[in-house]
Amino acid sequence: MEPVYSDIDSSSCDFFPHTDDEDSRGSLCSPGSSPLCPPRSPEQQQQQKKRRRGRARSEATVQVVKKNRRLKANDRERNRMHNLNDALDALRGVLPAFPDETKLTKIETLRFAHNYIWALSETIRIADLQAGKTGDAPLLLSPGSDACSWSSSGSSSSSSSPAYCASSPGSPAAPEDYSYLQQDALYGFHSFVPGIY
DNA sequence: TAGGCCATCTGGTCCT
DNA sequence: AGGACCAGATGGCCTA
Repeated sequence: MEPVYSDIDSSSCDFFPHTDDEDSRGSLCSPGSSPLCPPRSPEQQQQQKKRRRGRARSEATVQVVKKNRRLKANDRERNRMHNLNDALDALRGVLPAFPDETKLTKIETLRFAHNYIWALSETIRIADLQAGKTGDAPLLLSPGSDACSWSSSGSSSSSSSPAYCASSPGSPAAPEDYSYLQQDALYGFHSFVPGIY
């Protein structure tokens, strides 16, 4: 989406308020109305006018500088958010995809990733336990491995867990795996990870 | 039409 | 001083 600067000066934007130098000064300092604003001679008033014009220019310049700085900051912020979204897209890319190609929202992506990492960690832990029992080398996660069997029963794990198991990040989960990728699995993570939800 | 999600703007704060 | 980061506000788009 292209940046839109046309609304910078919209009525909703009060960052660059209208500063009518003459008006504001007039309201604050009407001649004779205050000891701070004594009546002036015509010469003095002419000089004051010149000073006013000069000051008005410098204030206008300040406003322009401020506006430029704001626009630059907006641009940086836009780029920063784009980078953040790129990172989120990359994260979506390594997560198992849903069958209907529904794009995960930002919060779903983060929760799913958290969940997914937990699941992989559990898989490795259980594989190590099994390897310890049999004396075999540690069983690493592989697609279709029985290391995922804990996820469907939910009883082979010592800790409460999200009821799903996914295959390796680089490849989409098998269709049957999606049955575990229910909303409860994605959103129920808060039950065992305080503060995540 | 209400609610969710998102992009953008904005001003404040912290850091270099 | 300027940039990065953050959170609040706002408006647009989409869907149930």
